[in-house]
Amino acid sequence: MDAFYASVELLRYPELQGLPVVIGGSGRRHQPVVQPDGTRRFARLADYAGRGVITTATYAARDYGVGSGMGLMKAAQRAPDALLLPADFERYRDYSRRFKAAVAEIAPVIEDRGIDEIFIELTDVPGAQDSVGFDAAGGVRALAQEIRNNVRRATGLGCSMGVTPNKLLAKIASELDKPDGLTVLVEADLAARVWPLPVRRINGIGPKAAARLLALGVRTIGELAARPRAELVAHFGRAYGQWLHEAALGRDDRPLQTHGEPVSMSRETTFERDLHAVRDRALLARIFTRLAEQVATDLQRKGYAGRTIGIKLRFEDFKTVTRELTLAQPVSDAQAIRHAAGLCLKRVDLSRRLRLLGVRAGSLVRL
DNA sequence: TCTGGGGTCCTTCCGCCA
DNA sequence: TCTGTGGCGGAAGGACCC
Repeated sequence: MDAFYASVELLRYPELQGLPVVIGGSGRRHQPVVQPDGTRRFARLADYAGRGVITTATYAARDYGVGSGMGLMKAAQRAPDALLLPADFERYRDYSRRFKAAVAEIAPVIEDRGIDEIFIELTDVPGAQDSVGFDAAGGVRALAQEIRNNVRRATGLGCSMGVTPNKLLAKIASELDKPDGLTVLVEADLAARVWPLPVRRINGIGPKAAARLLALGVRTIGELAARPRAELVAHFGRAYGQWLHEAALGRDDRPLQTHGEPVSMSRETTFERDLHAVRDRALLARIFTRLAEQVATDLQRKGYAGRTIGIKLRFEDFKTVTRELTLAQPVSDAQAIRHAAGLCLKRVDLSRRLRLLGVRAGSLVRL
């Protein structure tokens, strides 16, 4: 889904169409207010003070050099007049369900990839294998267009699709013609369409791997494809080296994962200001207990218990540590989670101030 | 005034045990 | 009794993704 959160917001605030808008923070503070004349007044990025980041920016906002993950304070310097809306996850989840249902009406085999992204298996959908005139991919192109039309009918939102022989290429292709694009790639298109792209476009090559590849003189996927497998294995280890090689050649045989059980559930929060274990003890204790309660609520609502309870701390210097404890029996009540998390906390040196605290339940079992 | 929140998966290390 | 080996679960950290 294109600029998903922002696009959902534009549906309810159509007067923002075409303007630079960012979604970020979640506080009530930046909610639009209706003025006496009936028009709405929106918060400006310049009005923001705090530790939030941008979750989504409209394409107009991206033109100012702001985008997802950027701190809102930094974004405010670049685009002070961009409008700011708090995230409304309930609403986004609702639209997420709607777009997935609209896809499923036509192609029911779907792998969930989060709130705004899915893989769709088109192989066995009627018409997918048909040629149209001399176009061998004509049938699947029409099918993809039909799916996109159905999503727009159901949600009013645009999306971008890549239609390819596997998931790896589909992800890359879906980003070639954003927003509202449809890209069909076959094996023979690899050299012309994929190899010129930076390695970073491969799902699974992040900033660290990209930097290491750059140090080897590899910038593009084509340059990666040209490296001997043995060289990649020597530099990146057997598993990752081989995977890099396969990925550069566009090879991927992972099937769609149509259902998955959750592995963990967690809650975490970044404080408005850094807190000290001693000086802010009472406040920290309240936050800690609340996080444990939230994890418990999440577990119970979804019918799980966790056998491993863990905590996450981020210090003022952004260093992060985790501690976890595996229990004899899975638990899902707030007291047991809070108690186990408390034992974890005792194993951490708390002399530096904290900026984040989190509580996690892992090794989940269905109740 | 830098840097969210919710996840998954992998690697490494360590202790325990056969 | 000593030493090596290998599997396994648990713990910690890190890379990556949406």
